[in-house]
Amino acid sequence: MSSGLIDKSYEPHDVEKKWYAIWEERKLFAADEAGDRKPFSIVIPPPNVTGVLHMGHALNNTMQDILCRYRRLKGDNVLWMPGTDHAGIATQNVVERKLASQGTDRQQLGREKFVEAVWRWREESGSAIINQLKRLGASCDWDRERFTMDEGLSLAVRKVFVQLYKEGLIYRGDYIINWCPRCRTALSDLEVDHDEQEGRLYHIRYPFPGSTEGLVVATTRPETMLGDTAVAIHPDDERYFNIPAKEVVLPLTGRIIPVIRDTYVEMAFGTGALKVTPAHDPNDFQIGIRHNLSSIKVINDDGNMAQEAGSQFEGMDRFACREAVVAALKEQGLLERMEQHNHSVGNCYRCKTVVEPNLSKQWFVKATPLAKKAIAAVEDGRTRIIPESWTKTYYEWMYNIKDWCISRQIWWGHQIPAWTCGKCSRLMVEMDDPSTCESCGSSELVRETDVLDTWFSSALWPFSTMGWPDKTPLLKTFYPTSVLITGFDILFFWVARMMMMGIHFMEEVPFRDVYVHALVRDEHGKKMSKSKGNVIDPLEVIEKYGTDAFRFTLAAFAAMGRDIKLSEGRVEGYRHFINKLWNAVRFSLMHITEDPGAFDEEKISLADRWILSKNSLLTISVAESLDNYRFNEAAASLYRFVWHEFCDWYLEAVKPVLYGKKGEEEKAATIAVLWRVLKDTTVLLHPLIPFVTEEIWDKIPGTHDSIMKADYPDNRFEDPAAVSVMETIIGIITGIRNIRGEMNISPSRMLTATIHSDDQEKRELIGAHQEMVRNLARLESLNIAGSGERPRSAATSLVEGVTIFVSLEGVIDFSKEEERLAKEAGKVGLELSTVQKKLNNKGFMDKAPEEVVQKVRDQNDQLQEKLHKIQVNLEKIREIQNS
RNA sequence: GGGCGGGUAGCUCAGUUGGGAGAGCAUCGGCCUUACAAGCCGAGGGUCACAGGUUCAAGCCCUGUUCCGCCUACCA
Repeated sequence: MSSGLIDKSYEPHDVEKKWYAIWEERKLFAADEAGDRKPFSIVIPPPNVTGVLHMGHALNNTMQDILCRYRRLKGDNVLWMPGTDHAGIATQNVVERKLASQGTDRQQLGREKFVEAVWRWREESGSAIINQLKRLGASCDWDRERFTMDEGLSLAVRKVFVQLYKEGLIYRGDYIINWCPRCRTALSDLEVDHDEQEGRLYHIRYPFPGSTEGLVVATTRPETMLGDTAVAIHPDDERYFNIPAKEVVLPLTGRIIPVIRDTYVEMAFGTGALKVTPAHDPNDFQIGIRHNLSSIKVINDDGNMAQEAGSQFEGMDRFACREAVVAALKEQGLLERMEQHNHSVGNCYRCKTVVEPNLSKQWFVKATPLAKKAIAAVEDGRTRIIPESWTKTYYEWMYNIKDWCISRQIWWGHQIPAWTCGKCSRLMVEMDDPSTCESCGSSELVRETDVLDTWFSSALWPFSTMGWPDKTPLLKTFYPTSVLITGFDILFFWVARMMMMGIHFMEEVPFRDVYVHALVRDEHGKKMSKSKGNVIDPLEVIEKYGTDAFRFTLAAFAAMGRDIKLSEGRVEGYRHFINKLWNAVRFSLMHITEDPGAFDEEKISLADRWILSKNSLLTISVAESLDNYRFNEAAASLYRFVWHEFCDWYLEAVKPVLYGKKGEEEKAATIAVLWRVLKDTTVLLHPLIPFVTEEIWDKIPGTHDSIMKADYPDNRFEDPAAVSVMETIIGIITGIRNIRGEMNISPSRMLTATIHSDDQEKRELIGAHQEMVRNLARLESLNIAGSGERPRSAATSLVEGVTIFVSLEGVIDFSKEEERLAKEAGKVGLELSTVQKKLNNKGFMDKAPEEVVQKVRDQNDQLQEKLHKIQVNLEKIREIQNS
């Protein structure tokens, strides 16, 4: 495999498969749990076990992998903790659908059997996403893979629940919560998606007892009126100062309900009279508490009307009931009017069913005290949120945090460790299952059937995965983690809660940095969704273009704080880059046939010095970019270096040397430099494109072991003088090519050029490297002289104070050259005028810093000289044309 | 209602102490130059959304306007 004859184009499939297997087998991803090297740790945002890899995962995990691989090269002891989330509702839904297709359901199965079925399902398909992460190249420490429902994590969950309960930070009570009638469970506020929808605002008259007059209320959900227990008006509302009664008759039920006064009511909205339904509206619930109102539940947990709604409506679907109530009111002449009204409707984030606010007994986390500490941690910089703009969002949410409803009425999840005594109703929350009531000694204990919100266990992820509550070496070495890489969509769901739990239970923040990345969208900036059909499957992309091309694309577009618009075309573009790299290596390895050892600095050429300097700068800039989560910058500078510096200039410049035209000694020196640069660059590229770089590494003579074990290059080589000379040479070559291109002269036609410069040192330097100019500009001869005789018919170009004449006897088109020079003169003239405007500006001359003024002066001199020369050349061309 | 981000070349976007407007793709012209046609060489193209302000100097800082996107909120 180490032969120089490698394939003409890079074929990713086998290479990826081969290396990933080797990496895994050799345990190159393993963290050293007690090592004394500098630790670097990341916990993976655990994907749902039900999940399949989507673009969000791909981006998120590519970034993590880049950092982990980079840190390993830097010599850090890296832990990338992998795992999956049990995703309560989502997973339960998946398995229920499966059961439905088999003609059964969970009720028929019973709780125990159902949970078993979920576990079985998890065994069968739970590793799908893990394998997909491997396709992506993720270098997680797979031997440590965790699952939120496994034994250790379940113990952590229980410990946290019990402790929070005993500390009074978890409580149970009857409150209004978001209820999904389809999932039949409570949801936290975050799990409700709000959708702006067109609806109707119904104005309904509630008559005073024994009168046809009454108060007119406005509502968007008329069916809830059946559960009204009051009408509220603002105490300052003059319209209602002199109402004839303190009560009204609730239509359709005949119930007499009080008229109350509460400042919550918005006078300007509707009629200023608000119907109050404490059992089905969170605000009304609060009003109910303030005024001691009773609550009447008229909608059952299945979304159908309850007995309390009245026999006329009982059993009806809530939306059908809405129509029925409206019809009945119309009939009785109590519907005053109906208007179009846009309002936001809450939907279940898992199944999109309209959420019903519902009164029920649930468990809650008292969030405020926990949030306080989490706010402080960011305020005093123990945790940094990057980009910083997200800190405001974080604070905003934390300051206004509401208690967190954590109980779910499903079966798949961590069952709440609470027992109620059947005799004395005593509630017990314990680490060990109790057998008798601690109060009355009865053994009639009934366990709470609810399970915990999935996010409750995810909130513990950074320490539960490391073995907490035990004091493990892993925790000691790797907690707090170095950075969390996550999408902003779970900033509240997950990040905020990990902050709260981490600080409370570990007395230390869960991560030093939180890097919040954007979303991957389609090429038009639309969110990818199955219903829109604009989803790009990362696995298909990998299949088609290779993992490395895909990863490089993601990195290249991952500018901080900005969404990534992705299309296949972009990935294709970066596949070209991978292929370019591949071919550059292929070419290089035709000449590097064995380990050449260190280069002899005395013997290396200008191009060698230049590329070594550029490579050295690259090493620094890539490190700086990655240290600051600027993935796109790292990708861009690598891309530019490989393609435009290494391939376009260096390889082209050293070809004659490599072909032996300069003698063996110089050839050996250049090969040694080429080898060094190739090795260093491959290492620099590795975090972004791990597979192809490992394959390349394997083929470079003199490399041992995996590239994952290589050291990040730190041998500096800086030669600014060489860089500057090389830039002049490049300028001259470009100038000649420019003329060739503009004049449409075929590359196959060799040209003659003359270079004039008054600077003797410059002439000597150019002279010393004239061969490079001749080769790359395709010249048959090159003359270098002071500004003496100019060639008779020539096109001219000006570069850094030197004039280039390209003799074009027989090929030149003089009118074209005149046009070209005139255009150039125009351009330079324009630049000159803006520079001169500055120099004529007294304010600028007085106040701008000396170095800036000097820079502008130099510019002015150069531009003036340039313009002058262009004009001279123009005159010459005109003379020739006229002669 | 509140908050955040964005408006820079035809497209997608970089542009981090304010000091010569950039890249990739696309377009146009020329090339099978012995690593790569998934390539090479060259060219054209921008009132940096709009209006003010600060400054010697603004794509960048401040104010306002406008358009787009997202998050968030208890006006039924």
